Amino acid sequence: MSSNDNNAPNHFLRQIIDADLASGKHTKIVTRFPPEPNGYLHIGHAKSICLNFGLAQHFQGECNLRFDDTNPEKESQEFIDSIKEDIHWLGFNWAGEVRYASDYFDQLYTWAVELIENGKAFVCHLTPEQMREYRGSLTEPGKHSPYRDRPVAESLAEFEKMRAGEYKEGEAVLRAKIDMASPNINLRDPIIYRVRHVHHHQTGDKWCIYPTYDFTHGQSDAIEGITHSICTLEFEDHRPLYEWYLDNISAPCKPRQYEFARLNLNYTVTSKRKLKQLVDEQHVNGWDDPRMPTISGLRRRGYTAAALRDFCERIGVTRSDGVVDVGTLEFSIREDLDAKAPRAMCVLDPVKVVITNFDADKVEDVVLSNHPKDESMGTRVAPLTREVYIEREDFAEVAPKKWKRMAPEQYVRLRGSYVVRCDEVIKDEQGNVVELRCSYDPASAGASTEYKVNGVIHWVSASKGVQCEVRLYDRLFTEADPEGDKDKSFLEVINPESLVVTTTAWAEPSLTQASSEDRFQFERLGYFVCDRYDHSTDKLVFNRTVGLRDSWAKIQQKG
RNA sequence: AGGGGUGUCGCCAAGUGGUAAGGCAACGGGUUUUGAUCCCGUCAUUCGUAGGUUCGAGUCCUUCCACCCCUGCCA
Repeated sequence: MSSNDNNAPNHFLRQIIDADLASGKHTKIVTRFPPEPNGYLHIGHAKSICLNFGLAQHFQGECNLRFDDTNPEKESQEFIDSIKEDIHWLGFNWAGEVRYASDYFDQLYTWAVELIENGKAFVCHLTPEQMREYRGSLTEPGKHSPYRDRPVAESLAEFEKMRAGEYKEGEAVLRAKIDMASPNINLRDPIIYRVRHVHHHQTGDKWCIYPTYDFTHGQSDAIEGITHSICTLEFEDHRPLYEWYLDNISAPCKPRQYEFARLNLNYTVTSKRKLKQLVDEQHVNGWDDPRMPTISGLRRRGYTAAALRDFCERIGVTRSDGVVDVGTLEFSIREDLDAKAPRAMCVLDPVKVVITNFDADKVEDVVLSNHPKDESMGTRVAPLTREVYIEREDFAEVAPKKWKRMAPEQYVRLRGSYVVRCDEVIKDEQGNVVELRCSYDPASAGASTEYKVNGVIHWVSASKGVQCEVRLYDRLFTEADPEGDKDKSFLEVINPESLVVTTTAWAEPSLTQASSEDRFQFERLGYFVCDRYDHSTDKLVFNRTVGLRDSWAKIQQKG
């Protein structure tokens, strides 16, 4: 799967596991990927998936998929299904059945009772506002809840009442008795269970109290025998609590938590809240909109799983925050597609070319190789006819310096075919070029010429080609850091041209054979994929994954 | 003096006391019937800062600075 696994850098987690295996602390490692099913997976999750599943693969261990489903009102089956699909699509398989933290609710309840019985937890009736006041601040210690020293039997009874549904939400919580003066706020008598009168997507109406993340995660890891529990940096302050719970209940084993820096990508947002907002407010067309950094969005955009895995390997795993340039992601997909995508020709903004010395009813089969370096990808036929379309921007009435395309009286080669010369430019009343009249050199096919040929341009037969829809995607935001301006919402820097659709593009006829999710390089333009849902033989729909590197654009910029 | 982290090229990132890997980007040049790909070359006398230890410091000690995370009955 990750074929270049051996080239992967030996980051700190690999070193830790190496040492744990060498010392005999573990004989086999078990990791887990623990998403909450409250949204779609994004590129940041891909990093975590590649890390957790990749580590398991590398060390011949196992990786579980466990849904962290302790907050049912925000979660749903739709998200569970999409997450499972995305992980498989990325190329990974979890060990055994899918797990749910909710599978462990009975055990968690028992452990909560155990804590109460040992005088280490109590039921508290402070209101949320009071709770905040009692918690203190970053610089001041908190103070004890008046319920903190109630008798064990009383807390036991109250906890049972919570479970039985005798309290409304907010009226009672179970709290651990740790240290209200701790500089680590997570240790100031944290909440273990809260009342939630909501239906749970897995457990139905069995429970009306739900454990918090902190009381669930470490214990779930222990139940599953996770050896290395890997999470992101913001959970570092939770590690003492993770360990406190494991130390104060009868846990079957004691997993260790390790943190790494989450992925940040410029020109994109990866907060679930913001992605949800983009979807809910319809700034994009759903979670899998090709402009979304979700795994399903990237997939629909035309990214391959291999490219995503390669990207995750390239960026490394460390504990320092950083922002990765999207250019790195684009490099990964270009590299993969350059090798794998068959070439084809498509004209996005057509202008008609009439080859005046080419017979009107003649159709010449031009054989083109599907890949310039990989003969195994075979050849295809593109019909050449008297009238063809070329890209409007491949013609200039007045050729700028270094111009390598069509211009009056200049020679240019039609890719894979003849050299043509532009003899006449026909315009409408507004001065727009509507037709170019050219003549071709019958001796120029597959041969060099004695005269100077400007360059090579792509073309599509006007009579044999097919009209198609092309969706030109660009980055969703115009700012490298969409969240960087405190006075400006990220919504204000959405790129108005992040999606430009054309329905008047012309594709070479071989493209009618293409199926959903087939990828191509449209020569001289970029990489395109047949839309996963909207493409059909009757209506070709291509999404631009990424453009080709464009050195001409750079030359132009420099003037 | 609240606690916890992090600082190595424009961006990622190796480096684990012996004299700064690699990738992306950028910039030159070559090949090319894709201004693509590919190939060649250039790109940190210096590792946030200031001191100190040492024959020798990005690596050890101290100072200061910058940035990130933490006051949900979210995860």
